[in-house]
Amino acid sequence: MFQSGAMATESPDPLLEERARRIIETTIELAEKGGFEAVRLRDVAAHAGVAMGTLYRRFRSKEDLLVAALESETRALEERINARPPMGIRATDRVLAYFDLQTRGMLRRPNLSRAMLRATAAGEPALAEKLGLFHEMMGRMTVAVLRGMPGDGSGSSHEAGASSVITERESLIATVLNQIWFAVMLSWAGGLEDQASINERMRAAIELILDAAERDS
Amino acid sequence: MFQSGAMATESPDPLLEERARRIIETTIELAEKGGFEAVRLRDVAAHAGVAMGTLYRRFRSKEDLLVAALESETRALEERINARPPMGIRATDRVLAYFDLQTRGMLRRPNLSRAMLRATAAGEPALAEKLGLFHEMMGRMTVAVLRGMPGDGSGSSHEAGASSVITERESLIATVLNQIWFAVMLSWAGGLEDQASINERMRAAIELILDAAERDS
DNA sequence: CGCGCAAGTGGAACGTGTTTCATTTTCAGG
DNA sequence: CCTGAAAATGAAACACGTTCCACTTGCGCG
Repeated sequence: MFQSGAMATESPDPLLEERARRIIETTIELAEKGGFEAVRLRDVAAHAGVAMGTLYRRFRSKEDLLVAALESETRALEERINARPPMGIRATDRVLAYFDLQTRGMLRRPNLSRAMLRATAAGEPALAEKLGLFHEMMGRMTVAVLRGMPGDGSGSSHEAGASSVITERESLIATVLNQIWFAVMLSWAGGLEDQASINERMRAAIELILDAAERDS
Repeated sequence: MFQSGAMATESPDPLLEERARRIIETTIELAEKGGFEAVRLRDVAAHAGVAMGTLYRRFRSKEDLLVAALESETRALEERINARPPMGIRATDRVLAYFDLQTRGMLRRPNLSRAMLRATAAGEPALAEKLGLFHEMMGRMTVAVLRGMPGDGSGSSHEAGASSVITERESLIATVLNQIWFAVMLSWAGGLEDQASINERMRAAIELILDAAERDS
């Protein structure tokens, strides 16, 4: 049931999109090595074996390219998270582990991450759709971790029927936590945080919000 | 006592900085009219009556320019907020009013706001200092609003001595709220939110966090 | 098979951020 | 005043995102 999003990914347009995939792969490669500036569209086109016109037929701008990369990376991450979701009795522990995973994933390739974050802030309305998709995926993951598990039965839910409906409150908490994490990552990208302070901030925020919310039995 | 920050602002370098001020003013003017792309550095230089070399002596990049504008605007806002701080018995009400003010300020000049937001995400380490200053100012304001008042005596503090020390918890809550607001504004800039949904999100987040924190007597 | 057309190609061209440099201006100290 | 250094100037040059265009290729359809 959680795979329905990934299903459509594999075969929407057989080989027309083969080019788009190569373009995005190349983008990621170059961004990994040298960050935003290293993603020179001439290089991307050449390395992906297409002409500039083709590149611009599929992507509106450099930012669009990087947001597409972000979408792609996030999709991959979602699959990994679904396959091996963070465990733990307390929601606090699971969420903490989850964001730690996310953060580690970003810091593992700082240049790429900075480039993608930067692209999300371009403010072009054309990117809205892809950005929305990204936020949606992030939200899904956080909600899943917030509860003990996606559709699997080893959870802690007392009421069986209601557990598949996402509460307003769950959605709110997930959104808020994601917003905080996003803002922290932007601060990291700007040179204001390192891994230690990121984790510290996230721990504090998660405890503030989740422990408080739990008291709301 | 809260003016100590603004004191140093007025006269650090009498007329050497006169140029910098004009450059920033021009930047704001152009960004207001046409957003990020409309801030053409040649135009900025010409309009401000300086040469490109001068502009680049004072600002490292276009983003640096826009972050300087953000800093300047925020400084002005802080003075206005200090002069007429949001009232209300409950912290929730004050904080809500405060962020509504902030949001309204941004939406009043959407092009400028989008341009400044975009600049904050550039991810250049050179901008770290100015960005830190911005976050610091935002944090100060939020903390001040969180408590009933800056240094003025019409507050609600029971213990006179301790009220001037900022609690870890106050600082955490302020930071978290600012992070949420910042992320929401970025979503707005990306075309994912409008004024109504911004206010809705902030209301929900503030109630979640403050009402929960209050229960922590 | 040939037509037509959408997609792709190669590359030139344009605009703008950024750098560079030779020259001029400013100005404090002697 | 004179001088020397720091700052500013004006303009050219460069890099790269983006656009444009004339031409070629792939391919379903009559």
